Amino acid sequence: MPRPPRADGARVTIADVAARAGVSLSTVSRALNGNPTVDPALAEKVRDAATALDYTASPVARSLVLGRTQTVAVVVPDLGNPTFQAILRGLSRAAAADDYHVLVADSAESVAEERVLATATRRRTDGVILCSPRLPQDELDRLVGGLTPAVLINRSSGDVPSVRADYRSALTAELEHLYGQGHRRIVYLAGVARSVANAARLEAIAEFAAGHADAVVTEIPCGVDFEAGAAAGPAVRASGATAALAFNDLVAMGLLSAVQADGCRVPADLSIVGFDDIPFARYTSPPLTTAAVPANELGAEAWARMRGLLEGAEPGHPLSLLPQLTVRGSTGPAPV
Amino acid sequence: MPRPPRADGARVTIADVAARAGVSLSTVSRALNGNPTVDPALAEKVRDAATALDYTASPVARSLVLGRTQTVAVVVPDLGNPTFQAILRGLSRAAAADDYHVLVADSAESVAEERVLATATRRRTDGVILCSPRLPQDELDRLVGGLTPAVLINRSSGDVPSVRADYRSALTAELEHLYGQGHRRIVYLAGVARSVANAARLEAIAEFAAGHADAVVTEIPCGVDFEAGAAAGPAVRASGATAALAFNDLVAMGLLSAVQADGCRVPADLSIVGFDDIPFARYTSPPLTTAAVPANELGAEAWARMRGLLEGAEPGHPLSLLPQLTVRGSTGPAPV
DNA sequence: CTGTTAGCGCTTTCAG
DNA sequence: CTGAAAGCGCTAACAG
Repeated sequence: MPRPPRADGARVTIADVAARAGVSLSTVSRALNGNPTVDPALAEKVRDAATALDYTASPVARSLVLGRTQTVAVVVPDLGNPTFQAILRGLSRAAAADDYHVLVADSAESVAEERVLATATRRRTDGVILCSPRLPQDELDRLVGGLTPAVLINRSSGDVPSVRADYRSALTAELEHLYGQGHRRIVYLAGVARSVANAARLEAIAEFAAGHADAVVTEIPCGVDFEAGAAAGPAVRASGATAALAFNDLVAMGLLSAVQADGCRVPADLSIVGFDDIPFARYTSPPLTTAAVPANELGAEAWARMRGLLEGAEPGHPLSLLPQLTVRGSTGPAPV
Repeated sequence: MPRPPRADGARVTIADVAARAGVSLSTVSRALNGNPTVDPALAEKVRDAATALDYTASPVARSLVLGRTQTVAVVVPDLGNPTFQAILRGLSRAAAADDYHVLVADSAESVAEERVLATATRRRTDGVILCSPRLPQDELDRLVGGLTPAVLINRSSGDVPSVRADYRSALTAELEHLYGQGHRRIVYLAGVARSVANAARLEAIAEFAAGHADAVVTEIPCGVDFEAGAAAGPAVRASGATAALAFNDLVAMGLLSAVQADGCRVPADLSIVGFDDIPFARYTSPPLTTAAVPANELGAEAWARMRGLLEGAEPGHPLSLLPQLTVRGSTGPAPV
């Protein structure tokens, strides 16, 4: 079996440059890496030869010898989710600015895949960033132990650096907004029950309920997408609530669409609040009141943490970004 | 529970496995790669040792010796664009199914970045897939020459495999749909003027105009996002057209939002047509008539082409997927 | 069937 | 300041 052709074709190697410049391999390496202990004249010659030959050092060979790939892995549950897309975008651009590459992996919302991808991609990169991992806490703790360096987005584990959106405070702000508008019967369309994001929201609700005896917040099991929100329409109407708090914007939009098709006026009959502020939230009619999660910054900050680890910095404190309550047309005074 | 070996310094190497199994390095390599010329008993011993040590071969070292990284690069103009996200998702999942990894790079719509990223990522991968590159044709031709293997999405160059959405036919279908509804004055909100996607649409318009002497299609320079669409609102109203054809769904949604805010009824006063069928197109009100570009499939097909090249197959014919005209509520009969 | 021996392309001691 | 030589961790000829 003949060896497969070299992936990068008839690459010019450092030896070619050395030959053309009439120096040794080491000198080429030093010159091209800006090592100051090289005679300026020789360095010049080397650079000329490299340019003439259109030479660039093989990243793979460098990775092997340096033990550094100049690449980080990002594992997301679903590349189709607008929030993760924004995080990836912010992360990717920030990493690129530091001359780092990004390997993406989509776990398709599968916990098993998540585990496998994290360890597999870690081996070919310098670190991995887990975006909203779905793993249960104990498994996550065990996993990140073998991933060092790792950064978590929207989760935490031991002293692993993490950046997150403060779901709890943001939901509190939404609840206060509704309460201020006179709403006393509110439904919460819950996301994946055992998700961390959902737990944070439930905490906020419990706290709110404790502080507002005249308000009642009931929970309706739901999902995380349009269809789930639309399907919850009848239950929301039947509940008699004057306001609905959706797990995210997708759910809110599904609900909005379903109840309007059913003759319900928003916000006159029902106020609806989303979460995330995906790009389309402002284009529904009425535009969606929501909590704007700074996804791009979350991504950029995640990279900043990773870079820190790569440079040997201490993990540092978890960063928490507060989503901004963004009031638009889907909320209004409670009907009398 | 023993801690797994550190991902860091003290990596388990093939020598450790060889020592533990009491065989040579080559035997370990052969056994672990499923080489059938290994004594089953020995192979078993090797596998046990590997498992005990939690050993996995270093991908970087393998890449160097095999000349294959098991990774492909994908360069997109903007990770924030829903269409590219969908393409990336389809591509990433298809590649993962074949045990390949994906390195993403966001060129931020910059032609210069595009060129740099393509060559840079190519060096650390087995091939690159350029998604809707913005480079002018001659530069693209020059670039892909040094990228082999490469696959193009929505562009073509020589015999480089390419997959694309047939923008032209799809736009023709949209125009015919509007014409059939009685529209005779139509405006086209153009995207980036020198883009190939825009050129394809202009061709369709020219052809349509030639075949329908009683219809007039005028072009309004616009952009590619919400804001651009919204900003074009006044110009569209002023044009006196009864139907607007947007460069893409984002533009259509921006326009929809702007003209409605201005008291214009859609589709009674103005019909609006988008392009792409991004996930939210069906949730505007009224829902958007558009041409559904099969972005996930485009991504999956692009991977299929790349895999073919990697396996030494011939480039094959360019693949063209026809976007499906999807009629929803934003279009209706022309006002009388 | 198995071990020994060259490298893959590069960086980095270690001597001169 | 420069070159020779030793690997980084792995695979694949090439003998046994």
